[in-house]
Amino acid sequence: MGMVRTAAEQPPFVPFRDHGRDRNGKRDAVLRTAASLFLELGYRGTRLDDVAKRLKITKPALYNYFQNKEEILFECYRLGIEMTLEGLRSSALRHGTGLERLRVAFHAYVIVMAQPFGMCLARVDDLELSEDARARVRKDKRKLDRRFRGLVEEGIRDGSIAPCDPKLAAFTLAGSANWISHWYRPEGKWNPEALGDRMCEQLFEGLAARKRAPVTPRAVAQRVRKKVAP
Amino acid sequence: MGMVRTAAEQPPFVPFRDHGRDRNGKRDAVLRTAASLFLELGYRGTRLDDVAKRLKITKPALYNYFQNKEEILFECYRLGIEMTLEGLRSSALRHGTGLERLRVAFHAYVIVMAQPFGMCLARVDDLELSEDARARVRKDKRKLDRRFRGLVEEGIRDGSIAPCDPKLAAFTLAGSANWISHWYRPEGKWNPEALGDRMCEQLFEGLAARKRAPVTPRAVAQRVRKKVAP
Amino acid sequence: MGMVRTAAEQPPFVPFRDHGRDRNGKRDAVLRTAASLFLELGYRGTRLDDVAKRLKITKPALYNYFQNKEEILFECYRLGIEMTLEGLRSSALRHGTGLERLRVAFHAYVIVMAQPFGMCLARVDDLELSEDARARVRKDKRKLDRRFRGLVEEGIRDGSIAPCDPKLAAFTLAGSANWISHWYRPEGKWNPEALGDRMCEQLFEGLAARKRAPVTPRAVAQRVRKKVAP
Amino acid sequence: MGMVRTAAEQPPFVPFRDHGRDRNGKRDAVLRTAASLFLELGYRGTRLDDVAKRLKITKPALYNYFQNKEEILFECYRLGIEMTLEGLRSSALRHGTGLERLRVAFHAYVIVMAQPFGMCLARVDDLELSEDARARVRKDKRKLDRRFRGLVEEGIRDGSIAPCDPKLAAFTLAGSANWISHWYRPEGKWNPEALGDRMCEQLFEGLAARKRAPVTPRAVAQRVRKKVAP
DNA sequence: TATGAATGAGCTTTCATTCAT
DNA sequence: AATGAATGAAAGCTCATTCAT
Repeated sequence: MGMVRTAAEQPPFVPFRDHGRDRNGKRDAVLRTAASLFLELGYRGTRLDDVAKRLKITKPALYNYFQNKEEILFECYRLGIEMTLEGLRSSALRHGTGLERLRVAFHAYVIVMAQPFGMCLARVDDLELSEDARARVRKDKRKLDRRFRGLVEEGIRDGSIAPCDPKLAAFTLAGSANWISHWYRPEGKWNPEALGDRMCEQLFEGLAARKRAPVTPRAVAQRVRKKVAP
Repeated sequence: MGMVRTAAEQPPFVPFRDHGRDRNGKRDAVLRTAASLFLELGYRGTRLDDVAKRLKITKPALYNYFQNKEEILFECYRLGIEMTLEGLRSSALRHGTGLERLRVAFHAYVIVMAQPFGMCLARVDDLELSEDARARVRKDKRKLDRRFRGLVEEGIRDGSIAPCDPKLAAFTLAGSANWISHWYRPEGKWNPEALGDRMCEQLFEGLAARKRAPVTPRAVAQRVRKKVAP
Repeated sequence: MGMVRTAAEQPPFVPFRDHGRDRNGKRDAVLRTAASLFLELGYRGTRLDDVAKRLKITKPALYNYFQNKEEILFECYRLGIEMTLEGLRSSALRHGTGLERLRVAFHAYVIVMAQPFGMCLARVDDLELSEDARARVRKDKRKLDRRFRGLVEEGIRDGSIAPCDPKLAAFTLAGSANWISHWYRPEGKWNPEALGDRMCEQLFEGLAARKRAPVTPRAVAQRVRKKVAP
Repeated sequence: MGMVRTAAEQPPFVPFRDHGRDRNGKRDAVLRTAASLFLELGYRGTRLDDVAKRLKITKPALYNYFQNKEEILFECYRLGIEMTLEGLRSSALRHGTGLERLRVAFHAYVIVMAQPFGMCLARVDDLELSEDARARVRKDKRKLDRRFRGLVEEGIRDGSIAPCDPKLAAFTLAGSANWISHWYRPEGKWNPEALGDRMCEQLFEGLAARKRAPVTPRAVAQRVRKKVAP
């Protein structure tokens, strides 16, 4: 409570020039603008002029903050990855079944995927990166993937998840979330939190109508709390 | 039986020059080669020279079959869409609950999404198209989307699907399938049919372990057959 | 006599487009034009647009013949080096003192240095090349240098050249010839052959007035002929 | 002998910031650093950032001392020319044959050409300068050239130099000296003085072995002194 | 129908120079 | 006097597309 900022909250937009001498602030402004444009126009379709124009600066000014266009994309990826890791970390359950832990993790993932840097990660093809940078990004992506796969395996072992191919299961889940970038509009009726709730319901409780206690993250958290400190 | 070719069967590869005077055959060869390259290198990353080289012809020769690069992509999309529609059509249940019909439709969709043209549809950003062509493609994509949404609504109405937001439900399903293009390798252990089976299980029966009769398309089809013509 | 073409004869200028389908002819035309411009404007000062304009083609057309600007320079160097080697080869004496052999070699060198590709070699700084290409060019330059140094050493051994530092001696000679690119005008009163004669006189007989039989290449050749086949 | 500083002595290097309020000292530091870099990287290849970095200041600070990059080069040239003129002046013989006077002048010239500003003069193409500045530099260069040419003519007149084209003779000599900038390394075994001695021997006494009293500058100076004041 | 060659339009990147502090 | 940041003006290179044959 208080000043905790969740991944779902986005810092307010501040025009580039209003950052004054705040180099990092300006760098961030570039990244946010670029990320939006990458999503609107695609990476190749976004010219550095577009980025500059939207920031009301000139193209070469961008080179004060980044070595080249590729680095801008790379940093967008990096932020997306960091946000995801942070989301997973801060929401990770200490206890609970594999299924429960997977669900909470997925919920956190959805929230990141409904924000620009996460969207870039899911939507901008990393083929655009150089061999080298691509390798680094893919390594991180695999790490994330293994995380989900691990939770599936855990669930299978503890009997909370039905036997299945963990790789396929993880891809199927991730796909649902990654696709958000193709249709989600922040101005729309869904906020990232609610989006995560609904998608969890669908994916974890199934589409089919049934009678069962819901397994929302909140419920899970409650149940866990009881378990930990009764 | 007989000469029916399912979406899962791919016609064998025939080198460009072996098509002789078969204009359509040559056109197809271009499209298949282009689709592969778009997936390997991205649309912008694929030069017409790359396409030509792989076909063992020269770049301007491509212009005998297509107006321009965009048309090649457009046709890839079109084929993907057609395959999808054909898949939906040929597998559509005449009867059954919304849930069952949705499941069968999704199964067909997965199979298309595990093939080059379907992958292009899901993975190559339609931002690459001109305003005009994009509008047409998006119209078709929306049509597909509405199809799935309609089946969800049908399921909700008939009580087979738990109340939910049909749009979100459809996107969540589609996302899982669309993502296939990012990780599926035809040489791998999954064939499209099996892939569809497993993904249906996961998405329709849920991840959670439980005791229930499976709802494979085959079982559904059987059940339906009984219902229709007893 | 006959059809022998000495290094001093330059093939006539043929406009780029008149080469028709003669790819090599066009490539040569590019090189010759580029070499002239490099000498007029410097390498960095020469824009590809300048080269193209003088050839009455457009800039990207150059890329049909060369990978990039650097390759154009590299090829100029290469031609300069080849001409030099060819000059040395075809004028090399089989017999004679080291001094005589050195003189004939230097004469040949001067002739090349009075022509565009030779001038490029001497005047355009190889710092403009990439690490890699530079290494190759420098290797060749060192080879040439060693050739001259070797002749000096030979002369010292056979007593025809006064004891001295062969490296310094070779550089001093080469410097005189290399500097030609800074002042020589083909339209002027000197032709390369005469230039070589006069420079040989000065450098080999000394500036000081004296009474001595001249040691022109022609005289040397005569003397040698007598020696070989009397 | 007091405070006479010969061209061969270089003032010690003092870091930029240690010059305190000594504007001229700072200006000199810039010029010396720039000259070195021009020789290492070429004029175009040297960015003002490189110069600034080596001086441990920032790029715009350079503009406190020079109008622009071109002025830096221009000043390097100017210093090279001044050093040459000073060298010629301070070593000029009042008496002696043209050959002797030429030799002494050339010796002085070599010494300057073995130092950074002289090297710049010989090696950095004055094409880099604007029309205007170039005209001024070329005027000075021509003046130097005429000086040498005049000495040759004098020698021809007084019979000490064999009849020849004075322009060509001067260029041949100058070329040898100018080329020093392409191979000379101050750390190597030659110091400028010795270099001048050896090059004079070679160029004035000829390469050919012979029996004759050497004509080193020292010997010349002695001989001249006798002639002048007995 | 196919090709070699050419072109137009564009984009990233570089860098000397200037501005505000 | 010095700096961080910004800018204007290129210049090299790419590539879809067209042309002449």
